[in-house]
Amino acid sequence: MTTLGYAILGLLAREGLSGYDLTQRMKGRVGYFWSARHSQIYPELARLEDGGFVTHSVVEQRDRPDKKVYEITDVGLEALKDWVTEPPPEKPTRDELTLKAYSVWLADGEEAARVFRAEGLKHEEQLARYEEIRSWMEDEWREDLSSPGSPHFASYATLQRGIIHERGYAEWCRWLAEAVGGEISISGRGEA
Amino acid sequence: MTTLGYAILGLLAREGLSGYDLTQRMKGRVGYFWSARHSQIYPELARLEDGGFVTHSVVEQRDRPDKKVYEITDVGLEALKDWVTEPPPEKPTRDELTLKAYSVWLADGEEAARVFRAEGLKHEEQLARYEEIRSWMEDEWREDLSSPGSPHFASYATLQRGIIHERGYAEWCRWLAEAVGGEISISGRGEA
DNA sequence: ACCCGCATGTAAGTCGTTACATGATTCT
DNA sequence: AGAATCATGTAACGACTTACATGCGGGT
Repeated sequence: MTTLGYAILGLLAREGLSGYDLTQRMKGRVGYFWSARHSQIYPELARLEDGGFVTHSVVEQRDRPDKKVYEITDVGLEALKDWVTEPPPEKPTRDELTLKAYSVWLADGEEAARVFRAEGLKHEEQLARYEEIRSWMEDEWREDLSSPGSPHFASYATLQRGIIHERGYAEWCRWLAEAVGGEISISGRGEA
Repeated sequence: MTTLGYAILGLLAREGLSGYDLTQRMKGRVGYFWSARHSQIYPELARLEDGGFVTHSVVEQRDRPDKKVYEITDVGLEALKDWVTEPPPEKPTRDELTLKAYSVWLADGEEAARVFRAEGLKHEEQLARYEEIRSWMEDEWREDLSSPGSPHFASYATLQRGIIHERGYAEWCRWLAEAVGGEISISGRGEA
């Protein structure tokens, strides 16, 4: 079974979904840390069904094309549950921006500062979005967030990972931009 | 040109290296955030030479097999320099442990806590290793670390990224292990 | 003799991306 | 009539991993 398979099972364990629905969930990101395109999802669903981890039923719709709604089976649920507590294989981290930083000594300081400042901004923006969702969760799901057995708790946990990730990344970008470039100029540069 | 190509150029911009040397550097990790096996490196070196980004010369050794030492060309250096300040394409983050967290509500709390505690420990250990290297760098390279034009500064910057990454990851693991499991039991469990 | 480290390659397979392909239904 | 969204697939290609393959020289 592939990791993508477990990602799909993780979504189906919460609710029945079509391939299209799954694709939408995977765009945003499953719990913010996995993604896949429809071209990968449809064949994987077929394999999961072949293995008995999911089943599907065709749902007819008036206003839209019919769809196949997939549901997780007991076998699938069991496999997913077992996978959760297996230690993950350690895969090497690959981060292109950090790799760029490794050769930043060759670049013009101002130019490099612009790049890292811009990347830092992106991560700050993502952080802000995540924090907004977190506030919403804390309001809406208050009780669930102290029950590790609830799916809402699990969603909150992955979001929490996203927040920590973005915060750290933004911090590093700001630090590096400052170190290589120095002054932060507002576009237009008001100096007379 | 592939990202791996730039990873190799980034190393060769600092010193001439053989395919074998490059492989060793990539195992540890280039500046801690890229990696590759020899089976990927040798063909990539051939492509880089084809494109005029590197050249090689055979160095004969008495005590060991001969080797090809690769050097970066002016063309290669220019390409690398330009790449550094190009904004990186954003690639989706894929983290299996976070994906597991998304389905952690299905698992036994104690079992899950063990997994996340164990992973947290790994990241704390890596953090400790990185921090030791940082201390060493701060002692050994003191002056360079304030000159963004020095390779040592760039190495320090990537290490800094590694430190922030591990710190955040460890923090999250500890938080989640605590939330799903509660008590930290020493193996053997001294309770009477 | 055998294993280990140095040294360099190729081949097969997996995972993921981009592109190709089709068709229903609704909105403008 | 044409574009947008919903819906489901396949094919070609690229990046990376694992395995296959070979050979030198030094230490036990």
